[in-house]
Amino acid sequence: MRDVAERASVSVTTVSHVINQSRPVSDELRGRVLAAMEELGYQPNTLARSLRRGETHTIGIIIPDSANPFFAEVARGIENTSFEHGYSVILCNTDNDLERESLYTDVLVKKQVDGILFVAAGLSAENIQALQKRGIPLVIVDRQVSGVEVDSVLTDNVQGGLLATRHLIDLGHNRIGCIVGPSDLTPSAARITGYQQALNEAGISYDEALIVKGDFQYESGFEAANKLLSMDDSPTAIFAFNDLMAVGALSNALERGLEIPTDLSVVGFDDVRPALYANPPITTVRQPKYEIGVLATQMLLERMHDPTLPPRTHVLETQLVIRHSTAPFEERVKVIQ
Amino acid sequence: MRDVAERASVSVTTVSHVINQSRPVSDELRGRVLAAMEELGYQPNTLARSLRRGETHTIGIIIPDSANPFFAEVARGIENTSFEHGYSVILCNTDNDLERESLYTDVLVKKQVDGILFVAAGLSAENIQALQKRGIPLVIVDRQVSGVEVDSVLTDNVQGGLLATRHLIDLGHNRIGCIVGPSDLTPSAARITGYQQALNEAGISYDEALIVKGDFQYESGFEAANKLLSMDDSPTAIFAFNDLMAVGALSNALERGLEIPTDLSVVGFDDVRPALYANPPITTVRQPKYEIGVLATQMLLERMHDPTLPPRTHVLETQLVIRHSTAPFEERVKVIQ
DNA sequence: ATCGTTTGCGCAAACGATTGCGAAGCAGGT
DNA sequence: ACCTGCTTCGCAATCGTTTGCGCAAACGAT
Repeated sequence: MRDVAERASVSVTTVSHVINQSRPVSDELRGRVLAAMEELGYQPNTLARSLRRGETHTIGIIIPDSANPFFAEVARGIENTSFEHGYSVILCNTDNDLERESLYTDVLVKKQVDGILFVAAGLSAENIQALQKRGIPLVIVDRQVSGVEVDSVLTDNVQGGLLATRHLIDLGHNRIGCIVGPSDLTPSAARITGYQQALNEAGISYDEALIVKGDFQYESGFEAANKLLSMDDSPTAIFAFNDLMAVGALSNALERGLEIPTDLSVVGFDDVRPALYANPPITTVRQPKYEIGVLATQMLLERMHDPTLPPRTHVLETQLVIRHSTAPFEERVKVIQ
Repeated sequence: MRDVAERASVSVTTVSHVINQSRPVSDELRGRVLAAMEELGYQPNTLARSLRRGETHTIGIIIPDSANPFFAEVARGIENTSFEHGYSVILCNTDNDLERESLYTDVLVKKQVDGILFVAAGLSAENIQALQKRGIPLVIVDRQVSGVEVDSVLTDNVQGGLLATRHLIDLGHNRIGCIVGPSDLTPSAARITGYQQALNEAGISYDEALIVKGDFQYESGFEAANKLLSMDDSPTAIFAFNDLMAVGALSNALERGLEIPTDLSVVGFDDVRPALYANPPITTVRQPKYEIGVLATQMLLERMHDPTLPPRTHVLETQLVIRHSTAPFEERVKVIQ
C-alpha cells in the first residue's frame, strides 16, 4: 500500500480512502491511485484489514458430517448464501464428537470469525451463553436447546411425524413400525410425539414393541427392519426417522423377498437423494434442507449487523412427498416361507 | 497481551516468548505470565499473529459440489487431515462455474490461505503458473492438466475402465453399453480408453452406438439407459462412469421390468454409498475417495513446508468391487413386451 | 582477575492496513 | 482585510503480534 501511495504521490491515507470510498477524494488523485494500483498489481491484504476492522468476513459452520446427504444440503445452502454476501465459510466436521466440537469452536473464535452456525451440534446452554457473552453471533440449527435465548431455525418435526404416520394410517395400516434416532436428540423425540399423536387421533394404541432405535445410518435401518420384520406380529408399514434408515429398511425387506409396497409400506424422513434413487422411490417427509441453510445464514448475517436484535426462532414446515414405497394395506393370509 | 504483560510485570516480549516457547524464559517469569493469562482469560489474537508471521494455518479447497457423494468423501478426507495438522479449511463450491472458481481463488489468495486444493477444478495451466509464480502452494486433484509441472493426485482411470469392462467381458458380455461423462474431462476420457483397451484384448469391436453421454448425475444415467435399452440390439451390460449414473440406469432398467442382474448387468464407478444402497447393490470400481483427500492434503502440507520440492504426481489404484448387479450373460430368446 | 559463552530479558520496529484530528486551500460574505 | 464554511488531504496513532538487536548477569575455565 505504501508503494502504491508513493507511486501515486499521495499518502497511504488517501489510498485507503479510494479503496474503501470512505471519504471524498478528488478525481485527479483517485485516478492516479487507481493507476498505481493497477500497475503494481496491488492486492489489499485482508488480514491487516481484518485486524484493524475487527471483522474477517468469514463464518464458521460446525456440523456433524458434511458427507451425510442431509447435512451436505444444508451446508450447500449455507455456503451459497455466504458467498453471495461476500463471506467465506470454514467447514468444521465434528462426527458428533463433543470434544472436537469445542476444539473447533475455540479455533473459530480465535480466528475471529464473524459468526458461527451450529448445525445439529451438541453444545449446552452454558456453552451458548458463554459465546454470547463474548459477543459472538451464532445461530443454532436443527436442535432445540432450552434454558437460553438464541437465534435458531428448526423444522416442525412433530408435524413431520404426524404427516408420515397419518399417511400410513390413511392407507389402512394400524401396525406401524418405527425406526427412531438416538433419544437424546430433539428432532427424534419430536417425531415420536408426532407419531403418537397420529395414532391417538386414529384410536390406535401405542405399542412399545414397534419402536426400534437406530442411529440415522443405513446399516442401523437395515438392522432395525430386520428386528421388526422377524416379529411374530410384524408391522405392515415402517416409518423410519430418516431416509438413510428407510433405505436400509427397504433393502432388508427386499432381501426377505417382500414386495414393496405390496407387502410392506416404507416411509422415510428428510427427502434426500438416496430416497429418490431407491427402487421403488421412497415416500418421505421433506425437510427444506437447502432453505434451512439459507435461512440460518441470513439470520446470522442479520444478527452480525445488529447484535441487539431480539432472539428469533424460525420453524419450517415439512411436506409429505408420496412416492412408490407406500400402498394401501390389504388383509391377507400370511405366507409362511 | 499488554495487559498480561502488565499483570505479570514483564514485557510483552516475554509474554510472546512464553506463548511460543521461542526463547528460554525463567521458570519464575513463565509462571507469572501463565498465571496472568489464566486470570485474564487471555486468548491470543490469531489475526495479528498471522499478519506478522505471514501464515494463516488455513487452506482453501475449491471443489465442484461438496454435496455430491464423491466429492463429499474427498472433502472429508481433506478436512480431517487438515484438522489433525492444525489447519482449518475454507470450503468453496464452484458448481463447475469457471467464473465462480476464479472469484473464489481470488478470495483465497487475498485471505492469505497457506495453500489451495483444487479438486476437479477447471483452471488452466496459465492459471496454475500464475499462482505458482505468486508463491502459493497448491495441488491439483482428479484432473490432469498438461503444460505445467504441478503437484497432483489422481486415480488410474484407465485401469478403472479396464477393470470394469474386463469384468463384464469375463461374464460373457460382448455388447457393453457405456454411459460416459463430459468428454472434456480427463477422468472420463481415460475411462473410455480403458474400456476400449479391454474390448481390444477380447477382440470385441468398438461400437460407437453403445456410447452415450451423461453428466455424472442420476437423471442423465436414467436417460442414457433409456436410450441404450430401447435400441433394437440393446446391450446386455452397462458400464456407467459413475455410480450416480449407474443407479439412474438401474432405475430405468427396473422400471422397464428388467431383472437385474439376470437381464442386464450394471457396473458403476467411484463406489459411493448410493451404489451400496441400491437393490441390488451395484458392482463398481472403487476410487479411494477419502484417501485421495488425505493424500492431497499431505502433499499440500509438505509443499507448504518446503516450496523447493520437485513437483510430484501420485496415481492411485482403483479396485473392482463385485456386488449383485452383474451376472453371466446367457443367450436367450428376447421377449417382446 | 580476566575473558568468552550462555541465558534471560526489554526496546522498538515491523506486519499492512484504518481512522480521528487538524491543516491547508479556496470561495463567498461582511 | 478578516472571518466562515467547504473540500481535500496528510500525520500519526492504533489494531495485537513477532523478532532483530542490544544489554546485563551468571557461569566456568584459564
